[in-house]
Formats: sequence, C-alpha cells, structure tokens
Amino acid sequence: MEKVYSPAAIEQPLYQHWEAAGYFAPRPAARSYCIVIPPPNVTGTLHMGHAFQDTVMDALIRLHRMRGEQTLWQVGTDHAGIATQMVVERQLDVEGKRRTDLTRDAFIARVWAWKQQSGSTIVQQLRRLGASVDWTRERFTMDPDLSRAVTEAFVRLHQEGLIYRGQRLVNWDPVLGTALSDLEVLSEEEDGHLWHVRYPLADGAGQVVVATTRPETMLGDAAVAVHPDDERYRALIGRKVLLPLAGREIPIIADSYVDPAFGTGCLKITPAHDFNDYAIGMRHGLPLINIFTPDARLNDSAPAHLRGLDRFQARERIVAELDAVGLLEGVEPHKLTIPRGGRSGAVIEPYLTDQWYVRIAPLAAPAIAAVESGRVRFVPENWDKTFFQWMRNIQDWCISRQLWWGHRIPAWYDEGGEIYVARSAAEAQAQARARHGREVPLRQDDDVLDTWFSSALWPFSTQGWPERRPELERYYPTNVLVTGFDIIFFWVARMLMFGLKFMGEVPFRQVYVHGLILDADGQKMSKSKGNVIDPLDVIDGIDLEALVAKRTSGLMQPHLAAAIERATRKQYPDGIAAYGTDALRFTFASVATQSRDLSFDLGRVAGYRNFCNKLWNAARFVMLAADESASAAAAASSHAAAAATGTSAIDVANRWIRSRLGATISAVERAFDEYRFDFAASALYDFTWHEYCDWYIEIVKPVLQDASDPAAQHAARRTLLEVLEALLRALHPLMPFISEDIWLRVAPLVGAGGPSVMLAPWPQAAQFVHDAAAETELRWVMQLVLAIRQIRGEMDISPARRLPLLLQHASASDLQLAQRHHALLSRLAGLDSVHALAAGETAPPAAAALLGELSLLVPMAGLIEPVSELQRLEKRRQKIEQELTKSRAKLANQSFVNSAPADVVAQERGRLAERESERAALLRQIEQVRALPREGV
RNA sequence: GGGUGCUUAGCUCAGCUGGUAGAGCGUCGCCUUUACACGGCGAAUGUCGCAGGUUCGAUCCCUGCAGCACCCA
Repeated sequence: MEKVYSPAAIEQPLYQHWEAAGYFAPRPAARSYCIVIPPPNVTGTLHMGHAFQDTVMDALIRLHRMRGEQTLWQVGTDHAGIATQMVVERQLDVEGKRRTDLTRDAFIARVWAWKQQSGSTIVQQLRRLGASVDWTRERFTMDPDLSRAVTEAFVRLHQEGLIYRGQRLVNWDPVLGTALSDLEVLSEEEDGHLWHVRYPLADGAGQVVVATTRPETMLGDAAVAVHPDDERYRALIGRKVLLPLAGREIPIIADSYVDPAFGTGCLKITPAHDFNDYAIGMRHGLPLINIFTPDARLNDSAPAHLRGLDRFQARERIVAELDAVGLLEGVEPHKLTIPRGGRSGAVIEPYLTDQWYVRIAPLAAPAIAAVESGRVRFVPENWDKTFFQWMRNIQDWCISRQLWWGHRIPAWYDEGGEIYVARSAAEAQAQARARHGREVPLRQDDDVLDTWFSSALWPFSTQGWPERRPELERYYPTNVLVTGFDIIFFWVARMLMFGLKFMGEVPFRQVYVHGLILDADGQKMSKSKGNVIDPLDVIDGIDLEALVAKRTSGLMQPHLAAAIERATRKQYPDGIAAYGTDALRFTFASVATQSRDLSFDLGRVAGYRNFCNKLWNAARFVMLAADESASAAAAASSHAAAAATGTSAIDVANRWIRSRLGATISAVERAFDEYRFDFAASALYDFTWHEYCDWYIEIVKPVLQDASDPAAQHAARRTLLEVLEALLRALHPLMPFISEDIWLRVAPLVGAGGPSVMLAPWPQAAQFVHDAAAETELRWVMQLVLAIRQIRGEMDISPARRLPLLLQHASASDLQLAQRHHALLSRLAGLDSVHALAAGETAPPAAAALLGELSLLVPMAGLIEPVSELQRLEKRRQKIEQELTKSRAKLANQSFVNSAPADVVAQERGRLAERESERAALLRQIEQVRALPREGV
C-alpha cells in the first residue's frame, strides 16, 4: 500500500470494474428494495443538490444490497421540455436560424441529435459519485415505452373526465410563447409604480380615480369596482364611466374583494388579464376583452394607433396620452409582486387561451388520504403539513405547453373542431369515422405535455407500465423516495396522485425529504452570487484560475464578474484541492441532519479526506502486522473466538474492541433506519479514529513487538484484521471506494474473500457481542492513561521522559488491573515503573490525579514545579467546589428530594459523595505541595 | 396577509421521551514515538436569541417578543 491515500488512483478503475462486472444489477432474493432516482434533466449537469441526494440514495442502496435484498436503483433522465428546447434554439440562433425556419420534425430530429451527443453529461458525472445504479435499465422519459405510458395515462384520464380542454386564464410566457403551470412561475417583489388615473363618468357628472400598477391593461377594462360598504362611492354603484382612450362605457360595480384602503379604493377590472379580475368578472358576468397578441403586443382590440406596441412601450404611451388629456392624477413608487417565468425570466402575462387541464380534486383526495393514513410517510414527518396545505388548496393543473419538444398531446380535431382523444392517429380516425360515418381529415393538437406529467408516471412507467411485467410487480411500490422539499409539489404530490390512480397503490412507502445544500455561510448557491461549488471540482480539485473562469463566465449580469472574482480569489487562494469522492460523500452524510438548510463547508471535506487517510494508514499498519504471519493467521482461524472470552490483557482488549464495533454497527443501522446519515457518519468516524486507531492499535503495538507470547500476538493480529474487515463493510455504503480498495486486500486474510465488498454481507452486530466487563476494564485503563497524560501535558514534561507512578488507596481490583495491564500502561502513559503504596505509607511530594478512590501520584523529584502543580490543583478544586455547591443546594431542597424520581435523587447523592471525597483528596494534596520548600527564587 | 422552520463554543452544526451542554474545523502549548504531520499528546472557550410561564428542575414543554430563512397568496 502507498503511504498516502490517493483517491484519484483508486476510484475510477474500481467503478469501471464494478459496472463492467454487472454488480449494480439486482440479484434475485426474497425481499426486494427499490429506489427510483429523481430523473435529472437531460440538459443538466451535476450540482451539489444532486450529489448530496445521490450519495444518500447510493448509501441506502448499497446497504440493502449488502443485506442480501434484491436491490434496484432505477436510473434515468427526463426530457425537460422547455429547457431542452431552449438549448437547441440557442444553437440555431448561432446559425442565424429560428425554430420556425425548420419543420417540426426537423427540429425534433435536431433535439435528438443534441441529446445523443451531450445529453449524457449528468449520467457520466453520476458515475464519478460511485452511484451503483443499474445502467442496463437506464430510462428516458421520451423513450418509446415511456411515451406510450404517457399517452395511455392521458387517454384514461380523459375517458374518465379527469382531463378537459378549456379556455381559461393561464400563466403565459410571451417570450417562450407557452403556458406554464402555477409552479413554474416565480413571483418576486420588485419596484414599480402606482398610477392614479381619472375615469370620467359617462354622464359627465364627475369622475372616479382608479389606482393601477398596469395602466396599459386599461384598454381591456370591463368595469370599475368599489367595495359595497365604501361610503365614498356608494352613490356611484350601477352608474357608468367612459373608459379613456378606448371610448367604451363600462359599469361601476360593487364587490367585497376590493380593499377600500388600497390606492383610491376604486379598482379597474380587466378580466382577461388578471386572475383576480377574472374571478370578479365571472361573478358579475363581465366580458373578457383580450388586448394582447401571444407575444404581448396590443392587438386589434386596441385603438388603431396603439396596435402592435409591445406591452411595456404601450404602458409609456398610454400614461403619456392620459397625462396629455389631463386624466393622469399622479404616480407614486410602489413595490409589487412580479411573476416571472422560471426558465425565460420574462414577466408572465395572465392570458386567455385554450389549454388542457387535469381536474385535480378527485386525484388529490386519495393522495391526501394516503398520507393521513400513514401509507406514505414523510421523513421528517413535519413535511406532511406542507404537503397537506398545498393539496387542500390545489388548483387544476394546466398540462399543455406550446412547445415542440415533448409528448405530443394525443388529441385530434376534425374540421368542425370536434375532439378525438386516442392512443394513435388510427384510433382517432376510427372514432371520427364512427361519428361522421365517413373518413374526415384530422389534425393532431400541436401542443405537448408538461414534462412533469411524464415524471409523475416515473415509478411505474420505468417498469413497463401499462404492461404488467414481473419487474413492475416486484418493484412497485418502491421503498423510499429521496428528494428535496422544493419539489414536493412539482413531483412528489403528482407521483402520488398518478400512482394511486393508475396502480391503485402509493408509489413509495416513505419520502425522505432532505434540506437544501447551501454554501459555508448559509447562502444559497447561485451563479449570480458566484458561490457555486461543483461537486466534481471537490473530487478532482481545481486551480484558482480555472475556478475564477468558471464562476465568471456565462453570467446573466456580467457586471457582477469583478466582485465574484475578488471574492473567489480571497476565499480560495489556492483553488480547491482534490479530496476524492469518498471524502465528499462522507461530508454529505455528516451534514445530512434534519435541518432544511445544510451548509457545505470545504473544511469538513478536508477533515473527512484526512479521515480517509487515517483509515488508509491504519490498514497499512494492519497489513504490515499481518504480513509477518499471514499464513499462520489464515491457518488458525478459530483462535479469535477463544480470545473473546480470555482475561489476559490482550484478550480483554480484543473483547473490548469487538464489543465497541458491535455497538457501532448497531448505531449505524439505527441511524440508517431513521435516515440520520449524520449519526451514521459520526458513529463510524468515532469508532474508526477514536477507538480503533487511537486505542486499539496503540494497545496492540507492544503485544506485536513482544515475541515471547506468540498466542497473544496471534490473537491481536486476528482481531486487528477481523475488526478492520467488518469495519470496512460498515463503511462501504458511505465510502464505497476506499472501503473496496482496502477490503480486497484485507478480506482474504480473514478467509472472507469475495469479488467485492459491495457484494459482501452487511456486518452483523451479533458477531461482535457486547462485553460490559471488557468495556469497564478498558475504561479504567484509559482513564488512568489519560490522567497521567494530563499531568504530563500540563506540567510540560517531555513525552520522552519516562515517569514513575505510585498508586495510593488502591483497591484489590485496582491492583489486579494495574498488574494485568502493566505493560500497556507503561507504554501508553510513558511510565517506567508502577508501585502501590502500602496502607499508611507516606507518599513523596508528587503531582496527583484521582481515579475514584484511587490516587495516581507522579513524584515531583525535580521535574515538576510545586508552584505549577499547586495552580493545577487549585483550578481543579475550584471547579469541584462549584459543583459541590450546586449539588448541595439541590439536595437541600426538600421539594427536589420529595418530587424527583428516586434514581435521580440517588444519582445526585452519589455525585455529591464522589465530589466530596475528591475534594478531600485534593485538599490533602494541596496541603502537601504547599508544605514543600520553594525552589529557585 | 397565511404557513413552515431556524437562533447552542470564533466558524459550521449535533443534542434521544425535561435531570448540571457535545463534534468537526479553527485557536494555544508540547512532540521528527518505527500506520498516518492529511499525524500524536494536552489545553482553553458557551447568561443554549430575549422576556415570561409550567415544573423540585427547562437548551429541551407553553406563551409573547425580536432577528433570520423558506413556502404560499
């Protein structure tokens, strides 16, 4: 083994081997375990959120695979309608072409060509993370069989009246020329204005003043509304105003939606261009006056001289014209919420169009019931509140998109506009023939479906639905869905609804909802903030110049580049080091708390890279030790079991480390079951570093060097190997690469070989039994060693200096343990002798530490300054006095003694007694040191 | 406006059903001890956001307040 752990050298070759050997495919077993990957967008690249989520899924999958279950991690990508179409349109733009210069078929052919060529970026990146997905089953939402599932779902829902076509206001993206669902619209507060406009009464007897943030829409006004109880306007209700510029008369109506306190209390009503106004318009039977073209220019409903103006130009012109005729009363700055398209960033226009909708209420009810009844459980469970709140106020889902790339809506129209929804053109034709009694020309709907419509079918469309294949029966419902809370509505809710509808069963039993990965300062990572970290750069490293270039290129707001560059140079003067996948994955696990904000700190990655190195070197040590008698070890494999009951020093240590490993395995299992990956990581880290490396390996060293006891040596080697081998298996789900690399070397030495640790069984806690006696005994040893080290550290005694130790007030058990572990204590605490003082024997001047009743004395004999020892003892005494005061006060409190549980009171009494004897010992010690003659000045 | 979270050591965060607070990183000493300086040994550091309440006892439960974040309208 190399001296330093080098992830770059081991990771990719191992992955390639695993994949080629087919280890990721499910292996037949009684129980199955399945996770479907949230299909990443084909246009996408791997970001921190993916990397985190994929790590979590891979850890679960690897754990269950090792548990011998038939494990499938279903992988694939989604076609990302808008995003993908935009990518290809940008390419065309470079060639000076537009989408509409091509035929639809030609355009779609280009999209496929692009997908073929660069659509696999993210799946390649997934491999770098060690994702053990079954690549042979990779799916794409536009694959023929998944497309068939989409058509089938559409047709069935339509047959049941759950899909309908209707003219409604939709969120219209005038730049992309398509409708969007509510969820694709992002609303943010922006600076705007509030214009006050006079609308003269039609009979010339006065005016009303309306306040509006969108004066251009006045051309589509159908009424002016006031609150019915508003005294100012009561007399005007039912009269008419003359709409300026348009020259139409519109009524003044009363509606309690109007907030009398906002603006002037008079609201212009534009039913065709505002969602609230639409609702008011419906209530009052107002006409819908559409004034915009699909690209948001004024249409023929506008006065001739304004037609063709873009909506923002129109605003300026209309305000100017109103001003010119004295109808503009004033303007004030005003903050308002502006809706923008998630993809284009364009201001969304509420727009009247024909769209397809899913009638959602009948689908939502069973989904809500499934969560209420616990058939689906959120982890952490609080997320059900968010889910319920959305589901109980859910609106019909607009599923048509005016795009070319996607699943074309399986609806055909005849010349009379009659609709035929069918699985194929031929089937539609048959329906038309049946209706008309003859062949009629049909035209398929131009629109495609929302990408999420196909994603909602993912848990079963990937397994061949609507066919009932064996894999569908086996893997549906899946066990757990791992996802961020940001797509509970987009995806989780919709999968649940469609799963229940089409499969009659929930698509997953549990939903593990994880937080969002933020940067080390708790900021959301974003291109415009320039704080994005690419997971692959953490794995492979990146130099400063490349990092700066990456962060400052392709910015939406190029003026931010300078600041981003400055911040990046300051924060990463040396770029980012190569930490490797295992360190990255372990970091993800360790930050996977239940918090919704997960801060990602490179310092922690570095810490876990060091952890890998620690593990690597511990393994090197074990391999070196094993080498000396590898053959002997392999021959006598029964010895370790015998050691598990022995009482020699090394036997007790062996029993202890095995007991600790068993506890660790149990803790890790518990943590995984509760999706507390942070607990799993810390249990493994603590055992590996602070028990196996810090103590066990150190304990074993003198044994290995002592050739006089071959049985002890053998037992130690055997335990070193067995514990390491099982530990590697326990580490494997979180750190697949380093665990595999080492395991392949170590496992044969304990007769536990196999082609890969990923196919080895998960370690059984039962094979590493809890051993209370060994743990108690080792605790005594460790406390003694720590106490001596503390004296040494605080007294600045060189580690090279061997110390004599005197034991005072030693019990029979203390004496026995001191004798049994004499060699160990000498080595770990750096002692050259250990003597017990007889009862009544006077102790020489010494530095002291307490271990219960037992006093540990290190004679000063020139190497310890009485003054500093005195300070040290005083500090301890003060601390104990404080604790004593508290303890006494507590026990003096009658109500505490009466009301607190007996064991708590007893514990407190015990604590008090312990502190008191400690204090007495300290005081004796202080007296003694004080009595010493001062050295020096 | 409605909802959901968060506020614990310099930083990033844990803290199970209430019983005198923990980790990693960082800081400060000492150490080329033959697995590891990506290391070893030792040390320091917290009015657990603020104010009330419940309780023998509150970081933990309840109420209010402040600040921050996210979601929905």
